[in-house]
Amino acid sequence: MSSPDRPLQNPNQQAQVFERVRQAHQMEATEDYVELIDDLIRTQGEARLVEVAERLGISQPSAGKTIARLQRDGYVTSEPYRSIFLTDKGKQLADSSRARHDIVFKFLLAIGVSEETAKLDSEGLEHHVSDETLGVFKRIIKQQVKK
Amino acid sequence: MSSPDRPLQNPNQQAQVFERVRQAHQMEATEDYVELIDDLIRTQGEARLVEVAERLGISQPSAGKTIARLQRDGYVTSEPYRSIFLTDKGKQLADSSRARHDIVFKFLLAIGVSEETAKLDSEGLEHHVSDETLGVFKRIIKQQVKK
DNA sequence: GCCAAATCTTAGCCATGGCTAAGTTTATGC
DNA sequence: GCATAAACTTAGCCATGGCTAAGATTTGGC
Repeated sequence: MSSPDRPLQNPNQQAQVFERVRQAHQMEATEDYVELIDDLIRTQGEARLVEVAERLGISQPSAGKTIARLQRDGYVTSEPYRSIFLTDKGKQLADSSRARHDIVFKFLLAIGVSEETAKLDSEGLEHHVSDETLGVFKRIIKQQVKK
Repeated sequence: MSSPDRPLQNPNQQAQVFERVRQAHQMEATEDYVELIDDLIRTQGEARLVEVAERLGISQPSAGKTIARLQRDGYVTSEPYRSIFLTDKGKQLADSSRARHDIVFKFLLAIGVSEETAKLDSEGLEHHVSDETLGVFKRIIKQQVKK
């Protein structure tokens, strides 16, 4: 019933793999927030905390706490009771996150995943795709378009 | 310079996407641990805390704390100063995680990602791939083998 | 222009998952 | 079989990211 054995790799190598995943996790919330804030600014003219919280499906105080961290780390600016703005650093991250997200989403569609599932999965996957893999995704999207 | 606008989706829908990612995150550590513990038992006969910690690249107390949580939640058993065992529930999760991990890894290889990158990326991606997408991955692996 | 509603902040709680330092138990080597 | 080394636990720290309850500010309607 069990799968075939796989030999254990070098402990240090394996540790580096997990270390990389932990670092990706640290950036996840940041990327999700700036991407969402950017979307809101584009389509609604401004990003209000109430809207960020609603779209993330969390409470306003939770969203506010993370926004404070983003401000501390230089991704956004905002004054009390005002809307949220992206810094240059935040805008850059939003742009690259969005691009990455779009590629993953389109790739999933290209290989035959349904639109609904592609939307769900791309949100989780986008933070863990390396540049190399992203390049392969891009190539496959292009091939698909040609057909 | 900016990407094209994408229309905002329904707030509630979007919230559900993020909710799903948060739930996946909750399972990630659990899956990584049981998968690793299973690997250690298979190849070394037992899983010692010192080895789990080393391979995850974290301190022994940190690993120990999570093992305690896994025990509380019924995935593993272990007595003080003894090695770690999987419960049936833990073994089942390890098996399905391993299978999922293998499919993601082989899929990346099949589409042309390097072995090194496939190893890195599959560790981050495995927790966020839906059953539907996994099915598509499997199909593509099979097609590749045929060629 | 004032009152109510909406928005935002503050305070304080919890779980997870990292860490170090120090103590306990088990295993090992001589 | 005893001293030392290795493995493990305990205690206590921190950051993140959830929550609720309650207070402050801003906005909007009349």
